[in-house]
Amino acid sequence: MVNKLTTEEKILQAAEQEFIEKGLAGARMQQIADTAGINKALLHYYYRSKDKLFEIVFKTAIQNFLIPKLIKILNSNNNLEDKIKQFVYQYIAVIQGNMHIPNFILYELSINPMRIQNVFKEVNIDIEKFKEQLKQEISNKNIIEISAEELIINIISMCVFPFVAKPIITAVFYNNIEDYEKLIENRKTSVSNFIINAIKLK
Amino acid sequence: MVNKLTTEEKILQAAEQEFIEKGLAGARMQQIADTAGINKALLHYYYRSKDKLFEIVFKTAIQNFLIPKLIKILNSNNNLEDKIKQFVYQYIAVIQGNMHIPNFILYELSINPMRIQNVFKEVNIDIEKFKEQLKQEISNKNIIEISAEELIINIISMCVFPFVAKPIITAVFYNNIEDYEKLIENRKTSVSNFIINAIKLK
DNA sequence: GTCTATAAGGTGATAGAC
DNA sequence: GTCTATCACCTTATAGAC
Repeated sequence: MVNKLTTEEKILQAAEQEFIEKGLAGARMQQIADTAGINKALLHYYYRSKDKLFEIVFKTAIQNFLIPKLIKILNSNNNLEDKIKQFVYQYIAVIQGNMHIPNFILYELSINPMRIQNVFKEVNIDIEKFKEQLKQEISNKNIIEISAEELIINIISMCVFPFVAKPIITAVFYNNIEDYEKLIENRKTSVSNFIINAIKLK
Repeated sequence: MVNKLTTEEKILQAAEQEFIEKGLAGARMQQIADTAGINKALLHYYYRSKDKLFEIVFKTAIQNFLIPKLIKILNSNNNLEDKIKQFVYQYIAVIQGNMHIPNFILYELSINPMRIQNVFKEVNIDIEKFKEQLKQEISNKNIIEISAEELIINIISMCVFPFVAKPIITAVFYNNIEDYEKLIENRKTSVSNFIINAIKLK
């Protein structure tokens, strides 16, 4: 198979892989060059410094993982149950295809929380419509009293954490990858059932 | 105030701080020496190498955070509701006093998942009693059908994730630390209510 | 645009005096 | 046990030829 990517793109792909695997401090420019099949000097020719290269990789990662489909689902015209089901299914499915990204983002943010400012200047997260819907359901006595923020945090916690804690979960509960993968697959639906039951008013 | 710690202990404290703050790859032996108020050569005199020192810090961190009070609570003689309430409250309170440890553990395990083997060889996590209790509650039609593993994962997800994602939560929802801290404080009780409602059979 | 060679500074680790 | 001095290596980054 012929590689049709430009040098610039090859570098970016290699950098993504290296940074996500080793983190900013652990990543090596030499390794990125090797993976991209080029020479170390070219990295600097295209991206000036390790930090600049990292920032591009990081920004892309965080934008893909926090913003896109999720807000759309929350602000759609569906009923609350369907939203939760869609949100959970989509989110887990996306992370399933990029297992190591959450840890990467969360860790680099914990090392340097200021990084998040660079991302959120350009993005605005509007959950007003979802908030309205939730208020309505609460005043209709359909669900328990809960803030949109707290509900979203609970949902995302249950979606993301099992990926972040993969080595622990595997070691403590299963000792084999297959059962872990079954767990994740199962959670695409079980988590939404859990949440829907949690907010239902009895 | 006089420092009564031995040199060995001072090094360990300084190492803990540096490794948790910067990770293995980002930590610097020079910084550890400075914080401990001693000289770089002494680090090697007491702990031979950076890796040896890291392993001790890491092992201590993970043992304090996964095993101790938690299993005791799960296998106590309390009823299920009280167990969940205690577990959530205790767990969040413990992490509150060591905010950066979960991220540290989860990240270093994601970089090198083999590390977990060194810890779990020496510890056995027995949740049989809790499993029995859960089965009983299910067959009594008191709660929904759910495995102990999945319930525990959901609980821990909601306890731990808000700490791991602190910079994101603060930036997206609040933009100030005070509201974030209120959220955490509030979750000591709100999370257990959420979970108890989630497993209740209607 | 791409390469080789090399600079410039840092890093973990050790030797050896006290 | 604790220090200073230093080694050997690695890492980012740049200079300069092609």
